[in-house]
Amino acid sequence: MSEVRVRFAPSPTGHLHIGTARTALLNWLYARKMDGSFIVRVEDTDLSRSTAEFEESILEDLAWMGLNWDEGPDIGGGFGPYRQSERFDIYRKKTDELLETGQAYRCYCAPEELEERRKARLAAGLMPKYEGTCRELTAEQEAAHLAGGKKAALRFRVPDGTITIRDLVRGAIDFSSEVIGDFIILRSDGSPSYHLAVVVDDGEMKVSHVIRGEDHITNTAKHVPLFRALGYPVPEFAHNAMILGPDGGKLSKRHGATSVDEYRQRGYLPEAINNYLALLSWAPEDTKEVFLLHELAAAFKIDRISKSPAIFDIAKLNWLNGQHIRAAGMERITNLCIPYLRDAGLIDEDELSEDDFAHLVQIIEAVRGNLTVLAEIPAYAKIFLSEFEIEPEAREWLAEPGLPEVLGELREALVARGELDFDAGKEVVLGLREHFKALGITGKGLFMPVRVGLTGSAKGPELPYILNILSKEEALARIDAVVEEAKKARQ
RNA sequence: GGCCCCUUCGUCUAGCGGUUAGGACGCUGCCCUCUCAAGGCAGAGAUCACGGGUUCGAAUCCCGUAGGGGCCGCCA
Repeated sequence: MSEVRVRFAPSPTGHLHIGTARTALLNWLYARKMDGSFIVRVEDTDLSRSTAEFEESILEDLAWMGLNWDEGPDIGGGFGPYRQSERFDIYRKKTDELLETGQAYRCYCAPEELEERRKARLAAGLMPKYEGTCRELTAEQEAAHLAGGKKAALRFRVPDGTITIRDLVRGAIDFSSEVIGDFIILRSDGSPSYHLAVVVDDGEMKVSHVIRGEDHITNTAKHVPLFRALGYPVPEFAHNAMILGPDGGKLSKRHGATSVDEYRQRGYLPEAINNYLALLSWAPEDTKEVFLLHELAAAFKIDRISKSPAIFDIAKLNWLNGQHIRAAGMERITNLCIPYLRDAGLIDEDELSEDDFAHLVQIIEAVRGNLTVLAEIPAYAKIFLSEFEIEPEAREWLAEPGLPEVLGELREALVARGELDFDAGKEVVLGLREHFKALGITGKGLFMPVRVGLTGSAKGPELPYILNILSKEEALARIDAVVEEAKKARQ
């Protein structure tokens, strides 16, 4: 049983896309499940579009998702370098070999010429593949091209016959070599093409399984003969289906966020993203839906990757995010909420004291059940952190007949006690119920005045939470303000 | 245009020859309850894309058709 080695090979030409992240996740899950290696390899052969910033951003998002790698451009490994731009000499050596053995040949066709012929073929209803113009050039013809100062690109001579690719999720898929034109492996400027770089690297890095999007199925038909020509064992392949937008089309900007960092900024937890992406591409054997990353890895089966494209459903992601927000540790959630509270001006820019933090934990614990995304936290935490005010929707309760008595009694109960905790808050609430039962003040008539008296809002967490969070001083001040307001409202 | 892939509730899916076609999100209702959520329970929602076969029996196997998607670059 040979070691499982899988790789994630992003092109640093943009931020980590949600679909790319999904492919990364699938590879990572398989590596961890099989106790293999997860390799990150940067595919930056397109020097003009690749940037160091994007590479860094992608790695950062990957790390945020918790998809740690065993080998990669930043940490190295036994098969480096892990940036294709640093491997050009390896590709060159390999193409020399192919050229020597006649498995590759020089092509002198100009790009414009090629483009023209491609269009012509398309217009004529033919397959727009390379026609093989330079496939059988004589020594004289080559010499003539060279004499004319033409730079050559290198093409792979695709062997005739049927190419069968084995796909772990779809089974065997046959292609006729007829439909695959000889493709470029080395550009005329000497840089490798994607096809060459991928195959050489997967071969050199001893990649055992290639898990990637189904948009690569036809590429795989090109890669398999190239693996053979280069003398590498052919890895196993698994192609996962695409992620679609709500309209069934390609997932794009107009459907909302498409990059991982956008989701992070909106307050999605990495475990929710991972959980959702996994469920979108693969099905566990039981009916469990909420998974942590390590649970996903344990349950993952490559042959249960789904074959059909899936529509990205933000509602389910939201639900999962809520689930994970509720399940996560309080301190962590609190820390993650702090930036949103800062941006909303609800807490100071300065470092929080330990007491401030403990206070925040109480607040967030009380309201996190309402959250879909962390970014919503200011709306719920506001009643505890901003200057006290009575919300318009709460004002109708000022006219509640029992309000003055209820708040009077509440005030007394608070004064009679020290600082409250949750349980003491509960006792106070129970005490009020007991006290007003005889007076016929119950239910909403009793507790809505309490709620409005303490928070100025008609909605919010359960009363004991509120009593726990508010200092006695603050609670009394609020009660007095509401009683005052109620008096005015009655005049 | 050619080649390739895909097709079960609105959405994600289970199913791998005999099931009342199961689960989840969303939706509706009820319960809990001082409110909003959360949570619990219940319900609506799928002629298994369509048409032919094979079979005693097909969502499941085979062949067509349709629809959707992908690829056919000196992008990756």
